Amino acid sequence: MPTKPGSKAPRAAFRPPQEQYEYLRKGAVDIIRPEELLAKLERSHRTGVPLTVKVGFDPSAPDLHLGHTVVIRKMKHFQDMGHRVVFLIGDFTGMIGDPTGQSKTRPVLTKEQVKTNAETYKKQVFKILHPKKTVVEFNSRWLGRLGSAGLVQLASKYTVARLLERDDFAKRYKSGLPIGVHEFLYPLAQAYDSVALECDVEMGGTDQTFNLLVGREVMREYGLEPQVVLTMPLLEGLDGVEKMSKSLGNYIGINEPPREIFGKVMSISDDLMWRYWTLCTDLPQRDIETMRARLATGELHPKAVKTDLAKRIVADYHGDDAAAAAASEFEKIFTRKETPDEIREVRHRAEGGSIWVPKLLAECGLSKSSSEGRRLIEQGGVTIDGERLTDPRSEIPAAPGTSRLIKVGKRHFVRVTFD
RNA sequence: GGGGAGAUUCCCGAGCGGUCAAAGGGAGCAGACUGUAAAUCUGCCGCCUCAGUGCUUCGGAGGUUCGAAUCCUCCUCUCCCCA
Repeated sequence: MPTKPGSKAPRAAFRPPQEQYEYLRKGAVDIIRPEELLAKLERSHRTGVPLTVKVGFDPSAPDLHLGHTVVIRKMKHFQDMGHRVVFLIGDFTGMIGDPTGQSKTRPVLTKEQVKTNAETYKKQVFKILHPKKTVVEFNSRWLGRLGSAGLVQLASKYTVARLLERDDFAKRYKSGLPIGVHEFLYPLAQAYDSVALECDVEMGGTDQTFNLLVGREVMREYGLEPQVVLTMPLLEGLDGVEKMSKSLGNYIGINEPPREIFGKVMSISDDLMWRYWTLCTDLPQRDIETMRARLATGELHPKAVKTDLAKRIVADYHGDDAAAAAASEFEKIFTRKETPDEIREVRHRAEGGSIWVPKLLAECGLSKSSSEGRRLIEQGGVTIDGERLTDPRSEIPAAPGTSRLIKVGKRHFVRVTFD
């Protein structure tokens, strides 16, 4: 049995188990099983020993978006209730690559890369989690020294039939697609993490359900009390349909500038807003429901509710001041249709007396090509110094030292200075 | 190992010798209306110093033809069926 990182030091001031349970189940899709979680909370409350809660993360370069924060926020909720949260970096399992969702084989990361990525993770994750209350672990610590014998022993704890229950394995098996033996090992290795850490709870997205459940079985086999599994939904992206992901471009990155985050939140639909309230804020569900009721009666305006949401989300990652600034900036630009305080500055060579506008747009990054710039002008989307252009053949004077304020669409501003 | 289907512009998907920069839908962008919501309507949606008997696109390389996304050959990749 591997040694446990840290220790289960008793901690005081737990809130009543039932109250904790209510707080923790907010937003969860499934808890397996609720009565076990309650029992664990009760025991922890009685003995003063916090629960160990684990979530595993892929070690590849992390650039977190709001979708990732759903589970991380739930980790925070456990911390709020005084429990011990393990942020587990799967540097060993990363070599296998999670077969969930047919991901390609991954390049093996070097120790240095893993270390660097871990630091990047921490920087982002600690915007939500309490750094001092978070245990950061690497599963190579115990999986690396498991050895062939240990691996065989681990493999003996589970059956092929049970692994084939998993949806994607089942599908692939049925349709004759290859399933690597190492892929079978993935859920087992992840389960072993739970054994090593003696987890009380493991969390993940709903796509992780199978892996999390294997953890329960394997823990039992190792004579441990099975972990409780808590799954969180996959957050819908800006379009409100697809899950949030970088490749679909429908994401809000937590490292994006405040005004970007604010604007993106404001652009989501009223329906989707409630999902974000539930999954991206700490506000108790009861309060969210109250707000919803007040909105239905017309007591609250949806825009105000959304503004509040946007402020909270920005504040989480950039602080209250930045949130307030982003809000007033937003009002200024979109409600009062004024010019933002900070505008991207572009310097441009004053070539001859004048310059063809579509070309200027392309060179300032306001359009992909002069053809696109031409179209934008034809459609009335381009304003220079407050004047709307209509002729795609327009040229503007470009004398050295002069500058122009160009606006494209509703939100793209650039100040060009000729020199 | 044998047989079959296919690779089209961001995605899906039509086209099957000229009328094709390529139907239709989705996404996206711009405009109107608004609360940068939803719904709706309109336009755009390869490139080009200026727009046209212009240039580059239809998996890759060759070929046939006055002319190819469309026909032929080879190659690469994907999928299906049989063994």
